[in-house]
Amino acid sequence: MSLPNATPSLFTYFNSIQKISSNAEEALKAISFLIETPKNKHVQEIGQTCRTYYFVTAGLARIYYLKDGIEVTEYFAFENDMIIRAESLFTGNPSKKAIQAIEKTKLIGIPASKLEILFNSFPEIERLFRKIMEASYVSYVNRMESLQFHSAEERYIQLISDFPELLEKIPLKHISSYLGITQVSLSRIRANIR
Amino acid sequence: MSLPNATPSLFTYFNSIQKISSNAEEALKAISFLIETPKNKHVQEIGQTCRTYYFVTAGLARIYYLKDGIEVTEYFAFENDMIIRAESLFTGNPSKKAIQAIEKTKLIGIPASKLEILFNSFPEIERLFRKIMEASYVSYVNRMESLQFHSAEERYIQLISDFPELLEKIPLKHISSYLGITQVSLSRIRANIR
DNA sequence: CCGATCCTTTTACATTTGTTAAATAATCAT
DNA sequence: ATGATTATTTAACAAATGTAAAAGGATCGG
Repeated sequence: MSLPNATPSLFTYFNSIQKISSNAEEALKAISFLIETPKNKHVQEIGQTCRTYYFVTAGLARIYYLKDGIEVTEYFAFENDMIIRAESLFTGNPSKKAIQAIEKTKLIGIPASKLEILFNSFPEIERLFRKIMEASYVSYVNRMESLQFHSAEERYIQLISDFPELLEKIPLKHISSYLGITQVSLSRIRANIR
Repeated sequence: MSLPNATPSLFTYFNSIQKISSNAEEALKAISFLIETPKNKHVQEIGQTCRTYYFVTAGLARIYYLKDGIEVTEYFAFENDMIIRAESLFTGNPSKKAIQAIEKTKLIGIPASKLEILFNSFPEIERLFRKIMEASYVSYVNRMESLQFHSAEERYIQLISDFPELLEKIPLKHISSYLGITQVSLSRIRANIR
């Protein structure tokens, strides 16, 4: 189903990245669909091939996968954040990862196949998505830098300073694996800095 | 200076990502320039704002920065690899990082300002760069996954299995910081698996 | 409210990695 | 070639993180 009338703030956000004509915006909305997911429900399951760009418009979602049977959180997405399983979407391979709503969450989905057709008629939409990719790339470069050269304690302090709301919304076990450490280790760090 | 006549293999590589017309290719070549850098010479210094996309066409380069006075290698670029200081190029902020040739290296530089003008007349070039960004994004997602959830020993073994030539070409101290560990720790790991 | 389940912390110990310093080994400029 | 510089390894000890198990806390459905 395409989008209801109410213009989601996502498109305001899109326009702040790359101004697009109302024609282009309508075309983009026409291929978009809205999903509402209850807490803990999966948006996409492990093993599926990803053919959709998702953006969180309300709530909070994560990407995770299983390492030795343990859930490992790779990414959190807040309002306006893109959430894609890139290693599947951009290669066509099935994804080892899942997308899950952490709380009641609204997402806008954009099918890659339809989007690619729009790219042909609306270069401005392709530009928008190029810029979104650039910004996502930068955020991964920065995250890698943080993993490579900051201690777990520094990473934790940075994370909760960037996203104070995380602590109320996300179980610590997700936060620990996101930081690349065990739950026990995170508990120790929290005890230390208290 | 724009490119000499000999078509660098980089453009063959570009065409394998996104077929572009010969018009577009000529336009892209017209704004590109070739750099030859001797071993250990900097292509870009710390503190400069990055306004150029670089691609390695021969040799080998790295991005590094200083953490507590110690050089930390963030990225290695081999033939056909893009090498950009994204956190500067895509934000306009001065970069804390440097690009340095590890051996005698040839690079093709493409000024961002001129490229953006080309994007307006050649959507296929914009598409090419969108796809390059996608691929770069995927490679950073994968690297982050490796840093987050594999031991230093696993990461080292994986790295030399992916790029066996690294060991002959790159000092171990660069490899250790790339892996997110100290030189001493890498030495121990190497002694262990021998 | 109650028991079951899940989340978080704590403890004790093992392993990995960091730090500092020294010893070799390799490389480079003269 | 020779000495100086740089790179790598080794050693000893400190600090950080992992593992396993247990104990509290919190949450949820009935």
